[in-house]
Amino acid sequence: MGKENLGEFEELVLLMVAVLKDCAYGLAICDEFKAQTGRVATIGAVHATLNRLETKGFVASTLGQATKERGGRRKRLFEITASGKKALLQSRDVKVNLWTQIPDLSIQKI
Amino acid sequence: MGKENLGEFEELVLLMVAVLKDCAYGLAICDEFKAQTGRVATIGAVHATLNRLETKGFVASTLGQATKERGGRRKRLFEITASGKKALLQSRDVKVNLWTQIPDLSIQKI
DNA sequence: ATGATTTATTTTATTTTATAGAACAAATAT
DNA sequence: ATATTTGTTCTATAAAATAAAATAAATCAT
Repeated sequence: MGKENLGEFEELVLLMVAVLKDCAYGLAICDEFKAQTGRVATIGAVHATLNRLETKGFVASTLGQATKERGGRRKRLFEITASGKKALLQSRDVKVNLWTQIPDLSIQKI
Repeated sequence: MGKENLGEFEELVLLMVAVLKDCAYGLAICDEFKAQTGRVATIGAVHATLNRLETKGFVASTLGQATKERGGRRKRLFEITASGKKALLQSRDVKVNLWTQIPDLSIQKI
């Protein structure tokens, strides 16, 4: 039994998969990651993480069809599983709960 | 320049430090971690992480006084720094923002 | 049709985080 | 003294994250 909690990068990648819905594949996730977090994720890191998430059962993948655009080879499309959703919700709930215990920290200081 | 983002375990340990306020030291953090997350963190892992957080500037530590209870040797007390608070808020904001983009996932299914 | 370009995944190597457990230290209790 | 309790530090290993290069399959231009 592999552990069922998500690493920091794993959690973000999984959120990107959920946000991108039916357009979630390696490069798109990589771009979305940068757009959403401001951080740069290398494509190798994203794919390694997607593979890990798949063996953990948090995502499932299928091969899409090639598109007629230049270089548009077949994409490996990912979607979040029920188990993946559960892991995301659990991870969020623990933190939301902790945040309610430190209300002073929540106040944005300018 | 070390990177400024928090790992998963680092983030949770930092939240425990914030929750425990002036009572944040190794063993207490370890216990709080279990109470809050349900997961078991070994004391070695907690201290290793606290040291890492300190070199990153997210926590600061001071030696407390020994208490008169049995075995009550001096504790190393940790407190979150301004930079640590900023890192926590940033980490939270990115995720909160992502969650608003997947409202369907937020609906708790029974 | 063949070589260049583009989109895309896979592979390999290294560093950083995380986990586990033992060792060590300093206090009180008996 | 020595046993027990609370506490930190050290060491070794496994897992996750990062970086960069290699490979693959499609289109475009000639």
